[in-house]
Amino acid sequence: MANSTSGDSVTSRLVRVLETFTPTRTAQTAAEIGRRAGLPSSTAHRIVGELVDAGLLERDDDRRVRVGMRLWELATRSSHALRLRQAALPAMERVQARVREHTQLAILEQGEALFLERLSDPEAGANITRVAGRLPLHACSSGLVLLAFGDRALQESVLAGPLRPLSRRTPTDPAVLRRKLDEVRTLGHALARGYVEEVSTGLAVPVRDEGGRAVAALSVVLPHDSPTELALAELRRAARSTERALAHVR
Amino acid sequence: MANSTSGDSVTSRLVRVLETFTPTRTAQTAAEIGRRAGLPSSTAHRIVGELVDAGLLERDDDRRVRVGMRLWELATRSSHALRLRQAALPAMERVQARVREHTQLAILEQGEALFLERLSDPEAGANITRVAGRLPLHACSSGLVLLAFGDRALQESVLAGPLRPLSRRTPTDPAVLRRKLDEVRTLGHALARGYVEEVSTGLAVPVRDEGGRAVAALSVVLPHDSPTELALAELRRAARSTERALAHVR
DNA sequence: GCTTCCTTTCCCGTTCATCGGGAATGTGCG
DNA sequence: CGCACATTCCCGATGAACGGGAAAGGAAGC
Repeated sequence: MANSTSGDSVTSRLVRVLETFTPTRTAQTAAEIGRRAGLPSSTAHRIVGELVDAGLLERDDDRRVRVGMRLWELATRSSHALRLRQAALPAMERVQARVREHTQLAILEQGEALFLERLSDPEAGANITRVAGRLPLHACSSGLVLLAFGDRALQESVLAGPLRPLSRRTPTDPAVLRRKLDEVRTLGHALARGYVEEVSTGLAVPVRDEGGRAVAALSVVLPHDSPTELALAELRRAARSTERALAHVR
Repeated sequence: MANSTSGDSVTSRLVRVLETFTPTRTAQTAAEIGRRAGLPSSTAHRIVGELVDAGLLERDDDRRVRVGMRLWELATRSSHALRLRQAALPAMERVQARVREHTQLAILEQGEALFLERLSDPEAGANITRVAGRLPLHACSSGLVLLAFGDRALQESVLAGPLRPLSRRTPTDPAVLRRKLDEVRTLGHALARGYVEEVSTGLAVPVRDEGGRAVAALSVVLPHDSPTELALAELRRAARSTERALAHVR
């Protein structure tokens, strides 16, 4: 049971349809969706039609189909993560105003770091992270923080599992990662030089709840040669400010 | 055909389930969902179970159910509106840094203004708008801009339809609204004093595409006594900057 | 402890909506 | 004009969704 790969209920099929959309492929024909989701053409058209009627998908001026704003509304309006995001935003803006690179907010989601928000300076170099994107916990500064100040069982399962590298400098040795996590706990922040991409450094601090557990990670992405002192101070301040804002809301 | 109110297909039922979640009710039991969506108890439990399996809903530590992050991911990752949002964010931050109130981004969505983003100063007074919230076009500055610089057919249909007021100062007379739209076109911005709530003023400018049509509205919410010159200048600048960013992306 | 109320799970026969093959129509391109 | 593709329409078979009902699990109160 709990078979995750297969599944053929109505809803799992629906998810398969939605998953055919990616950041690089935001619009496609109903037939394309069908092919990618492994559905017969007539079935694909029927399902897409239903989803369009329901407002979860939209038809372009062309005949192409895209994810509907309605879906975003439904998902966003009532998401608990949105509260966290709104609580953190003012603090993130401040960080971004002083450290004009990339400022990010991530939470733990099913064993990965899920990025809820990202403020980027137009001048800053591109990097891989995107809003609603994910990264493995061991391979980014946000993940390290979420791991180090999170559930011990999760730490062990990550340490046990395969540690896939994103770049040459991503730690893949469990012993190295364990030491790194200890260091993160000691310092109170995570510095990941070249973990995600060789050219950039991630710096992250935890946003904690009353029990001291990390509920989120605030991070910045910097070029290797940037000083980290200012960024770290700003992140610390932002984390405290977010924690206060969260305490108010709850 | 195209009956929007009823509908009993699998997907419409799914939407009904999702719609039982609201900003104020982010978690509920499966039975509650069933009652609100008009489903028999056993059916509600089955559907909720399927949705949880698919990751679109999540179970709390308790037995309560909330909207899953997976849904947000699917909706956000591939939304075309997200590009607009990311293109506008840096400009919005700048506005927010100078005009420390509320800075908002809205698009036209099915005859209403849908707010994609909102930056709020912690010190600023609360107001009604929320991320993923909607307002009628005639009843907010963003809506006026989207209308005035948008489709002429839409203007007429709004002018023809009932103009529900949100406050005592919301324009409900078509003739008044028509003059107001002319004024917005002439000035290039919309000033809505007390339209949404009596105590606050909305100020909005259009973000336009190459054809001059509004693709979005950038707005600020101010107390009545605030001067609008600075805010307007910042909004104009932000709109231009967003337009440039959008041109790059396309 | 017992009772009450509510949620949740499980079972199961009925039925009706889903499924998808196939043909016809529409659209765009060279 | 012909080709390749997407889309719409039709329709009969089938099996999965449906939901009533019973029973189990839990929380609160007396």
